[in-house]
Amino acid sequence: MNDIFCENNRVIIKNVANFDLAQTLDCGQAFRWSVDSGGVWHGIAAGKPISLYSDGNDIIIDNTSKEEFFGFWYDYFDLGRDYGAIISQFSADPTLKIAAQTANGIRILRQEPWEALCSFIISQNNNIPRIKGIIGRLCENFGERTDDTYTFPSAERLSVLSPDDLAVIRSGFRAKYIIDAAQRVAAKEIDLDALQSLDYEKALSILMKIKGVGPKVADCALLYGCGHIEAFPKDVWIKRALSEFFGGEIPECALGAAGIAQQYIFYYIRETQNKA
DNA sequence: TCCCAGGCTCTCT
DNA sequence: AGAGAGCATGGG
Repeated sequence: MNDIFCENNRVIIKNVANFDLAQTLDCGQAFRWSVDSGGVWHGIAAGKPISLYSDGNDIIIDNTSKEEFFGFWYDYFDLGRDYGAIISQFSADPTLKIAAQTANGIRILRQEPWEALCSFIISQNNNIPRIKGIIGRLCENFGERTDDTYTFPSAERLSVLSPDDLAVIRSGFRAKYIIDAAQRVAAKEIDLDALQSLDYEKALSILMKIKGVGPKVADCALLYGCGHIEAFPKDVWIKRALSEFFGGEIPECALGAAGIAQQYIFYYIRETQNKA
């Protein structure tokens, strides 16, 4: 599948399939990536800042080592998964087939569970540009400076704050939810790392004990942060798409990898309808 | 200006 | 169990 070459502080992934940087990094699953005027994407995950760009069929990642790439980024970009096979599987449904072909460069990012949970708590009743703004301020104010960016603040760091302390990020009513989540995680009442090996329903019910975490936010945390590819977050866009194109039900052929179908549909519906 | 946003909690039937 | 208001804030 991929040939991967490592040189000093740079990794080249040759002939990579189904990996479009813009589709993957700017489709609303992660909020800390941005592209510069030269088409280079910059971001940070798990405290590791990188830059990356595409060159023909290759993806070049700067500022990482062989060890870090295989220890983290390979899974972060879900490079072990055959998206081509999944897209063929989805082709049994005519509308999902079109969505999948339109969004065929999206990969589900395997983010850190705490960042995914916290980010999607912030996402509720909110729009993507503003979510990015709030998360940016959260990191600048409470993360740690590294290179010329900031890490995502840990649950431990946020657990000692009050809603007033979070006023600088202007997250509105969500501040108390962020703190409740941080406190439960920091106190080890909830073990986010353990959720990946629990069954989906059990993991969902654990996350929903957090104030401000309902089924949609919990699904996002499980899908983007815990590897639960069967999670199917239903936001307003997806609910509209389901009723308009799929008779209100998740297509049969998507079951088992419903989360990937969800992201394809989300991308497709927002591309075709006027995205807010 | 006004509507709405990758929802959830709380209250009232 | 289901419906509906309210929520903080600001992007478009």
